[in-house]
Amino acid sequence: MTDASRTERPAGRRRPRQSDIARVAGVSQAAVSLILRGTPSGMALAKETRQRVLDAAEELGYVPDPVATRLASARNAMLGLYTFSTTFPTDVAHSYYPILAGVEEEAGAQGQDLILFTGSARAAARADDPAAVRRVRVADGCLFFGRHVPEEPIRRLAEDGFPFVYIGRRDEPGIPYVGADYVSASADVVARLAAAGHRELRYLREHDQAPASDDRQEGVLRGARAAGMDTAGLVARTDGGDLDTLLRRWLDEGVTGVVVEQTDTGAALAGLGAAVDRAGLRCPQDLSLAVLGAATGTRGRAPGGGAAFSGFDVPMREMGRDAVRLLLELIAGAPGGATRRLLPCEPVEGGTVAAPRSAKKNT
Amino acid sequence: MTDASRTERPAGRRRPRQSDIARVAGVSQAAVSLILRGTPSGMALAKETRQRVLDAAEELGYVPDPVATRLASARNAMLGLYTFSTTFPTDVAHSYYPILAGVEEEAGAQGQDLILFTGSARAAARADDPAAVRRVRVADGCLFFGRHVPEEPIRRLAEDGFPFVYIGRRDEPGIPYVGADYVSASADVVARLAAAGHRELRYLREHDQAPASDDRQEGVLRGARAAGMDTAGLVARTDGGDLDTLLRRWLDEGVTGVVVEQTDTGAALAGLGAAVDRAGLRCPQDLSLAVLGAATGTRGRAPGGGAAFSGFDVPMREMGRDAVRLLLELIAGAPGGATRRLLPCEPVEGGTVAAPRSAKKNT
DNA sequence: TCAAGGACCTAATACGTATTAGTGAAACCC
DNA sequence: GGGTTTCACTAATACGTATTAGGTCCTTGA
Repeated sequence: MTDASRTERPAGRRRPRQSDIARVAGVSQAAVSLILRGTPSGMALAKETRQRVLDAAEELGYVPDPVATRLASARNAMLGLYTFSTTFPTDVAHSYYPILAGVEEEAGAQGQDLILFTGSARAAARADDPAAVRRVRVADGCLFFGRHVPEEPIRRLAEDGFPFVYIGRRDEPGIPYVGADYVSASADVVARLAAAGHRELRYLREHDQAPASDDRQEGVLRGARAAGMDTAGLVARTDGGDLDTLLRRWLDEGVTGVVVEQTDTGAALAGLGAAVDRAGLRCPQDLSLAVLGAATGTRGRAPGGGAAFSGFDVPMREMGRDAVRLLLELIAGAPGGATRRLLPCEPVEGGTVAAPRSAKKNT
Repeated sequence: MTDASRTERPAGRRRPRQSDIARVAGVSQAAVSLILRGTPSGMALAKETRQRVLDAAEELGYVPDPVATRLASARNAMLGLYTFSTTFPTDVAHSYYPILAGVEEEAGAQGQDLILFTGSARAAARADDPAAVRRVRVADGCLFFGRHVPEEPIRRLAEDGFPFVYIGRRDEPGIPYVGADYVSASADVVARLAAAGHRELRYLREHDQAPASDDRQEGVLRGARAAGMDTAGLVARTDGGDLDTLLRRWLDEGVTGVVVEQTDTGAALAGLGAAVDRAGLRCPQDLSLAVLGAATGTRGRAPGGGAAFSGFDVPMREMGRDAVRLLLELIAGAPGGATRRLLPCEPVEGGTVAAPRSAKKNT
């Protein structure tokens, strides 16, 4: 029996399929499928038949072909991750990393595999073909991720009812996302500076345009107004010329605290930190420094000292996890909560904020 | 026309398939397939027809279903990555990371997407089901990665002719891999120690069993023999008891240099480093220390000082890239070179190896 | 005018599994 | 003993694409 069925295989060593089992066990392919899947109707079959099938499967070394399985059933237990940039950045300490870790962790816990669409993304970029984003349809749903994102192809996806979730807040209405509540967290940072006695602050943001940056700025302004500060001239951008000059001017203006945003590039913080160093200043003795959104533990020490930055942490890992959960809910067709979520940021005490040296009266 | 076909879609918002295009363009499904694939026979069709089909595909937002594609033929433009552990490790500085970066980089450059099989892997682990490795068949080929790997299911894949590549050397004959030449690199490290005047060395390896560890040991022994050293008692394992005691004994025995292997856990190096610190020793003044295989730039400073470890770097990024290249060759059916490759490791001068303090004569 | 040949396309089928509708036979009921 | 259930399966089809073997019509040449 064994030898017979073995030698029956073509020389090409085809892997056994259900129809092979069916032939050996003397039943139909459908019966094999039912029995092997252990469905109710499969369990209802005669015990004796079941055993014959199971034995045959064992003997032939049958393993279901996942491709055919996925074709026949609708789902494939795969979630897409489309990043609009390299998923594994060259810089190991890259601030995006914890998000990816969270995504993978939760996906793994839910038994979902992950498709990284870097290949498609690169091809799309090369060919300048926005339609290539459609390839994400191979997955059951997709996460989008990155500060700058082509909107048009994604609108198409939304129209088609394809489930997806952004990581990071989006302005476009109706698009599901999981982001961080930068507004509240940033306002809170300013409030803490005000509480420490600072009346003259400046905010330095990256020069690009992204919701995450806009939110921080919004929060800073809100916090400043709440503390009764003048918001005119509060905001500066990294493209506003030489940072050394800027810093000197601020000091002349009586500035005692600076708030900086921290993003994926880290340009603003790095630039300012260097300028502070060059000016021979120390934090928080000479100047208080708060950072909006450093990823937990991944970056930085303050200039002129080993203290951790004061500010807040972005809950990146949790964002990744929650995005996966939301996506799975959307795929199942039953979002359990809001489809647009903002997670709270953890305040970080740090060591770069203190009372201003000369508690001068404000103008 | 546009509106007609849009409203023509069922409420369920099915994704468009070739038969939809065929209906819109007034041709057969087969013609659609031929034209979209750009096969010779597809190109032979009338220009006018081709254009109609292409337009319809564009308008409907068609994307081929990779699962169906794979079932019908054998290509996906998707490569699997099966890691036997978390793909994104919690430890950001994890030594595997550069490999993943290399894999992603090359895959992206080749227009291939990446499937991370963590979900399946975890599910398989939970269910204790070794056959679940078969799920990797949804991809065109797969990279396997991790020190300890279930061999049986992978042998089955090999039997079935499924293309895959190990990252890391394997003992099993016939299995394609891309690894690092630890033997030569380790022998070279010992040679450099010998050239610096060391005659009495010890080698500390992890207590587990893995090809990568075996290779380093082999290289150390080879290097020691080449330098005319006694190899008896040269090798110690981390499970050989208390490292403080061990270190003291070594010093008593006149040991002037220690070689340590660095793996994913980093246990051996971390443990020894701590012991050296506790003993109040400094490298290289009191003891020369060489490390076999730190990943470039990701880890470590020597104990009692800021110097980089002497030893060699594992070309992880390049391993990842080369593994992708090899896998694509295997998928194409034409391996351009050897299917078992060892990449050279870059020697690192570092600052933890110097001439022994007391250049004592050897026994 | 008929056959040959080419241009253009279609019918049919394969890939391997899931699932539903249904079929034949036996058992049971009054 | 006619009807209804229940049992134990099977036939048929869907899933979406690839591929091969033609089929139809038109042109061309003799």
